Amino acid sequence: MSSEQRKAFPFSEFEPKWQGEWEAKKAFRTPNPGDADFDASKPKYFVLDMFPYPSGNGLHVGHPEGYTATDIIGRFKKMSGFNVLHPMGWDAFGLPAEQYAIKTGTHPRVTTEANVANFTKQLKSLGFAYDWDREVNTTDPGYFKWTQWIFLKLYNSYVGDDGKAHPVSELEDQGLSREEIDHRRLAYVSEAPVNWCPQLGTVLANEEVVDGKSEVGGFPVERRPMRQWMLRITAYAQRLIDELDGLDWPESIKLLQRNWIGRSEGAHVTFKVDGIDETITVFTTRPDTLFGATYMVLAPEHRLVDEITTEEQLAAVEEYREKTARKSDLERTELAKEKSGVFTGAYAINPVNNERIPIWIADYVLMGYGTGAIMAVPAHDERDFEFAKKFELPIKQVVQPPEGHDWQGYTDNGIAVNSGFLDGLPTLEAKHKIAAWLEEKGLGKGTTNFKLRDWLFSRQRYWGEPFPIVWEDGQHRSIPESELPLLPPTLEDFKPTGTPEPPLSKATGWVQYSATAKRELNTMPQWAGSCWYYLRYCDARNSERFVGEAAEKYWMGGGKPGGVDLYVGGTEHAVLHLLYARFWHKVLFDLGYVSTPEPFQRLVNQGLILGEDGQKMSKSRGNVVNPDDVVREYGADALRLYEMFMGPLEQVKPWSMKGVEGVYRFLARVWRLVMEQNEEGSWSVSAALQDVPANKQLTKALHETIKKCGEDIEKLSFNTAISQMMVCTNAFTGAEVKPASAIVTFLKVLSPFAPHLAEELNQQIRARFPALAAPGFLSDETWPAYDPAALIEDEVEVVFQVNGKLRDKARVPVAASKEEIEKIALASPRVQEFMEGRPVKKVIVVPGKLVNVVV
RNA sequence: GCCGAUGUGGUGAAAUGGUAAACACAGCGGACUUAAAAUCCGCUGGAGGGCAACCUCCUUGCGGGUUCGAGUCCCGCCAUCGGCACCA
Repeated sequence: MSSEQRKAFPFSEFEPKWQGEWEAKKAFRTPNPGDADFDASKPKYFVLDMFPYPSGNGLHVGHPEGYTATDIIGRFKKMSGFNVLHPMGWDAFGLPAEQYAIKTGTHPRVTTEANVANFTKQLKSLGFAYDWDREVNTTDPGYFKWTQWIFLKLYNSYVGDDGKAHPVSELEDQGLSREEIDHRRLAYVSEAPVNWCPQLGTVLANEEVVDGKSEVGGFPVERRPMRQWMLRITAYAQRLIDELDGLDWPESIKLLQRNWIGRSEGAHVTFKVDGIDETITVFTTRPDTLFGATYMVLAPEHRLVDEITTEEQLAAVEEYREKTARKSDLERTELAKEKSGVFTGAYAINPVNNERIPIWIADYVLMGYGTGAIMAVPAHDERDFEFAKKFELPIKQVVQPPEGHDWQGYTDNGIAVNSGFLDGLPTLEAKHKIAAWLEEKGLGKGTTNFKLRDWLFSRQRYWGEPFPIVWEDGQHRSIPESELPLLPPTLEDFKPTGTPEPPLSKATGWVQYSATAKRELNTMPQWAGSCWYYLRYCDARNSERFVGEAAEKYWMGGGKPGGVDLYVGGTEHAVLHLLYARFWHKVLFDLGYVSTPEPFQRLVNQGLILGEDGQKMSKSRGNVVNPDDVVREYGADALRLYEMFMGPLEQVKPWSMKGVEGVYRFLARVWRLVMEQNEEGSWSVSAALQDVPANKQLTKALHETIKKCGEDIEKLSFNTAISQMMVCTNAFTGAEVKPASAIVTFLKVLSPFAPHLAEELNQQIRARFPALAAPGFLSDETWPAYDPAALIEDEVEVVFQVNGKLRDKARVPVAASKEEIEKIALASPRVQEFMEGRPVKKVIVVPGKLVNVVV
């Protein structure tokens, strides 16, 4: 109790109280279309946070940053007459729980449940207005049933000539063979080389490999060919670029995605191999430089290497190929500074001039991009230039750069030279002409290439969604939807097998689907569950469908490309999660299951919160701030308010406990506007609080605050909204008599930010002035309207400048005309002094603002 | 190397092309108190001048430009952070 007395206001009593009230009365339950209390006349607002992975460490202060922002928006929109969908859930599959299981034998489900319970308790202690009835958990069979169901949709779909997903049954109707169909599925099996990490005992996606090491743990990663499930995201590459246009996302994030997808326009050109009946097709973005191709390079893995290598070069080529195959990605990039390669002994014929050019292999050409073969134009490509210098290959100029540039290694546009019929043409025209020429001769054609690769979708793990697939006679097939959800087997031993064989192989009974069929042993990656969770929120308890049609139409509709009105989360998901979710959404859209082409209309990335030392928070630095401690010391409202007051939401900013104290003091000042303490230390409604109208000055402060806070919340400029509330509070603090109804209005404005304090004070005021306070929750009140008339003053201060420098100010009537103001300004002794008798050249008058006299 | 973001007091920051530094933090001074904490009131970008109320000059990473007027717009640099990195 003694520590209670040190508190400036009794937040530790009323915060849990209001959390209990909200929960008991389901204050933030959001009815769905079809529910008895659903009001279809209201517009909808779907505000979403990136749901957390419930780790064993609990919340860190970064979580409540975005969550508070969305909570303020959600509460504000609710008060502004919207049906607000503001849910929370758990992205709970994933490696940490599994690794913990390996260490301790505790089942991941047990760990996950405990962590979810802890996170829930923590989030509830912050007073977020979630509709907990819509909570989702990716590891819940009722949820992943539908993740598996969506996988089956991908498995049973292909992309047609119209660029849209269609059921593969259409291909069956067209009489395509089983094999042909398998080649077109959006979920398909591939033998491609993958990133195998021996320590983790799993294959990783390219995105999970950083600098040749695993993102988790930093273990070395090798390349090895393995049978994997892939998702054909590349079929959507163009749409994933194009359909960014209609979204309200930061341009920098759109750019990040566009670059990741990496569209580039160019041409395929086919070269004959000299002496044998083979051709090699290359992809180039600079077909205009074809005359400058002095050699050709194949990726070491290119299938034609065996065919074309001459006897004399065989040994060298074999050695080089083995060396590259052994190299990890890390080594391959590390050695990138120094080019390497081997001559195959073969020559290709340049189709434009019939020149014989040597064919090399080199690991700077990647098998996974384009055709895995390039024509090398060393004069106008940096990499080819480097390679040619190292191996003393000829360098031939075919582009004339503008004055002042060396042609050697010049890669920009210029004028074609030494290029036969292209000579004299600027690069762009030369590209068109050569493309037409190639097409006419049947030697090539214009093509578009993407950097984006198909999505490696299988993992050799236990704690993930099992694939609803079985294998029989070397062929895969889906299990019937009626068998979903397919639960993972119960395992005692979670250790990786140490071979690429997934841990599910240990569940021998589970594996055996029938006498002749075995289950797929891979599981889905963590991304799977987060690809569609926002849809499940719309109708989280539906057991008939992944989301009910009416609910999806209402919450995801609204006439914009994206369904979620606001999505807040960290930049770390700028590419992968957002790209994957967009891809799945488009497939579901094409198949008619959702009503918008995009999932997220408006995206905002919150900035990282650093430690007090300005460094990234980490256990090893000892600068981690635990939100539970802040709540205990200063209360949930202070934490919420501080996180928003620190600075712009998008910005990276350091934590400051002093700053928390600052907003805490502000909240205490608000408390004392209403409450006073007697000598025993107990609080009661202050005698200064009276049922009187606010004077003109307070009314103005209040209405300015209503206006600015409303506008700032829409802009997510919470820091400036809070400073305006501070200004308003300071004005009220200075008043002898506190007008009760004005304070109630102020509390409504404060309530989205500091909901506990606002509700408590409203209740206290209601006890004294029943007619003035809100009868129920402030969150059920309407956001106050401001009176523009209250903002207008009779007089405004006008600044007088001479030659742009501030020289004097005066208060003038608002209604004063330009001429009147100018007259007052010119009459000012200070203005005259600085005019020094020089003649007036020009006078600029901005009514209500300033006068600038130019002499 | 390429792409993007950021750069304003001692600190976090604020400013539709129109009074730079609102609002806070820290600091200093005062009131209350036996005292301290808490609270309340005031001062607080830099340099110079004046007994004083005040006054002058300078100041938004650096250098140019547009404009009556630039933290804000344009051009060129520098620094920090983030992303990508042989993608032909």
